Amino acid sequence: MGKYGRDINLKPTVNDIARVAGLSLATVDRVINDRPGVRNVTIERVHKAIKELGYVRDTAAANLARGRIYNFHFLLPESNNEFVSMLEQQITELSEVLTLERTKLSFERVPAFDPQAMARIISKMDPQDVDGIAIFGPENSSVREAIAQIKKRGVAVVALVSDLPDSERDHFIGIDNIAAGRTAGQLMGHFLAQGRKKLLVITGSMLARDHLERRLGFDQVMSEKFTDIDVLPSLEGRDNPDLLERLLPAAFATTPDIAGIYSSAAGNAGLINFLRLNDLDQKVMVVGHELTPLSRDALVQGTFDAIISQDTGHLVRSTVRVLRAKSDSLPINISQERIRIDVYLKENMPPLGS
Amino acid sequence: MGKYGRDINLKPTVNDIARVAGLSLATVDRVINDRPGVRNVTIERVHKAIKELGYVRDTAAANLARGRIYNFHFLLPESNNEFVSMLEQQITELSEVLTLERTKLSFERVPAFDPQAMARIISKMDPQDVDGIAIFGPENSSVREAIAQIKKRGVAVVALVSDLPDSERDHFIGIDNIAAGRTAGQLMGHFLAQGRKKLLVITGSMLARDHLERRLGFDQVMSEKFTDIDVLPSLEGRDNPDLLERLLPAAFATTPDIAGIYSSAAGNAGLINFLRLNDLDQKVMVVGHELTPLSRDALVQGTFDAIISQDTGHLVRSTVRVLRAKSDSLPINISQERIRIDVYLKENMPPLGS
DNA sequence: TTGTAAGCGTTATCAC
DNA sequence: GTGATAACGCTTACAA
Repeated sequence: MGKYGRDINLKPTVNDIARVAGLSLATVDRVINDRPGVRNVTIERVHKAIKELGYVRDTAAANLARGRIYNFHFLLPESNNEFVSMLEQQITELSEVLTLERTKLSFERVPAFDPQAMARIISKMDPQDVDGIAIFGPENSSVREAIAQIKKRGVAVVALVSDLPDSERDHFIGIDNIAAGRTAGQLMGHFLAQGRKKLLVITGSMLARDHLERRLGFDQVMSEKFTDIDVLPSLEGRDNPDLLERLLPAAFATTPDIAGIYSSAAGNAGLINFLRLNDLDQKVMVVGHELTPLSRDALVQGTFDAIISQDTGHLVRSTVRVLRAKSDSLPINISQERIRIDVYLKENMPPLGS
Repeated sequence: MGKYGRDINLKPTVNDIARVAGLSLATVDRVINDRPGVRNVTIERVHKAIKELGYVRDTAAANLARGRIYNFHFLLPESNNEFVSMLEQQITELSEVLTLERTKLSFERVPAFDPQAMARIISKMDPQDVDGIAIFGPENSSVREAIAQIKKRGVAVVALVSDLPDSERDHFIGIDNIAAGRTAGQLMGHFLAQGRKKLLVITGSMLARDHLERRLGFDQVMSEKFTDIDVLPSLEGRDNPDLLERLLPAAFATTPDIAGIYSSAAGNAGLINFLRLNDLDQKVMVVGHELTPLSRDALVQGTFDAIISQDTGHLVRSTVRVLRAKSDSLPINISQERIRIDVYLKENMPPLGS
């Protein structure tokens, strides 16, 4: 016996189960895969043998035999948005690697902040074509209904980035956005030196749950710990850089002494342009969301001071693992699937191609 | 054809190669696995077919046929250290999941800060028993030599947490410690309000590369951007809580007005005890390393203000993926294997069991 | 309702 | 040097 245990007691196989239960492979397989046409007594016998031997099915072998191919489809918001583009890129990249693992990934853009459109698209999908979908978008009753329907037809569903908590989605893959908002608040509070300061919050859409939650968390911390900071009414930029760039001058005209900005949604391009054009980029403390090429640059230049982020690679890989597990009714490793709230300063930014 | 591409053109298999090359499966297999006893002309023919068809071997099927079991062994420092315990726990947990994937994990403790002992232990290992090892410890010529030897005998080697850059290790799995130190510096600088402040740095051992690098990065940022902060000579705690608790009173006796502490190594228990016993825990700004049960609590209580961390689950999973890839001479996905420098405030701390 | 046997893509043991 | 052929653990026609 090797010191590091090279020779372990082999795990039992379907053959062992068949032998112990005194049945054929086919019957064992029927039971294992809940296929019809087996007497209850027989089912029991198989289950007993499985328990006794501690059998766990070898998924790799099973998939090999089936020639199974997983088809997963992402529904992403149709907005001019670096974060979403990064998701797309990760999907495309991962897709190549995954062909080896019999997994196909695809995506499509869905009108942003438009639950009706989302519901329509979900409803039109053919369960023959997809084993699982990942939905990044707002929730309403139509969306809930569409999800319930497609789930009933055997398609696994996860909510991506923004949760759909009242739907029947199998899982949510994304960060705790309240905590993310709280983190932004804590950083902002610490970064702004003592004294009465004014703070602007930029949000995306009041329809987007993730935006709402961030705002909520941020306000919690502000009112709990940093009562000397004035939080101004928020600016709703709809993740649209141009709109944002048009809205900002008015905000600064009304309140010229804004000391900090929490940019809680997308559309950073507009904000960065505005700050640089008006020579405010080194004066205002800015905390933003999502590490993208633009925000990276802003961090390096000192236009941004911190970025709260979530790893798009992790989001996509996690989606695939979870959808696969759900399609096979297998358990998931929660700790591996938990998406971290990343905090980036200029110093700990990971290198670009990552 | 399904809308989401259910039917893709199947990937070529060894059978296709054999057919195209006009050879048998056995010969193709010999070539693919560099086994001897094939004429050069034949080898060429096979390679040509592989190129033409774009063949990529199905690892799952290969492992199934081989009945291969991967054996990976971790060498961890023998010190009273929560971080190392967390690594052990992750190894143990992952090990269970991985038996399904024909992978056995084991670990042993090696005297800390003792490269000779490490070299001895590596040299004594039997390549029959292990396919790969992960080394967490300091480097010296004996260690380098031991690594070179064991690699020559076909064992994959990765450096874990602390790099062994001049050795022949296949890969380093851990964070960029210079950047981690810089991050700590940046946070500390921002958190300490303006004015001449005194700052204490606690290090582990000057032998440990990771500790040295963090100190280096921290000092870089301090001298570049926060010149009004006085960085005191560092305290070498050797990752030993008791030693640290004995050293701290003297440091505070000499310099009572210490405003910040950067605890760059392990042994936080001693620091926390000292601060609480002396009523300093809410007064001194503390940045520490590694999210552990103790440091989590310190963060919640406000004894610590920020923690720089690396995810132990990610470290262990990444080690396994990389060792597997290296044993099979397969490529790795660099971006998935890059370990993030996590920054935790009280607000974005992940829930405990993660 | 149950069993037999072929096959998934790869490796390994024989022969020739 | 090369080629049949069985085997890995599981699924699935097709028979019985």
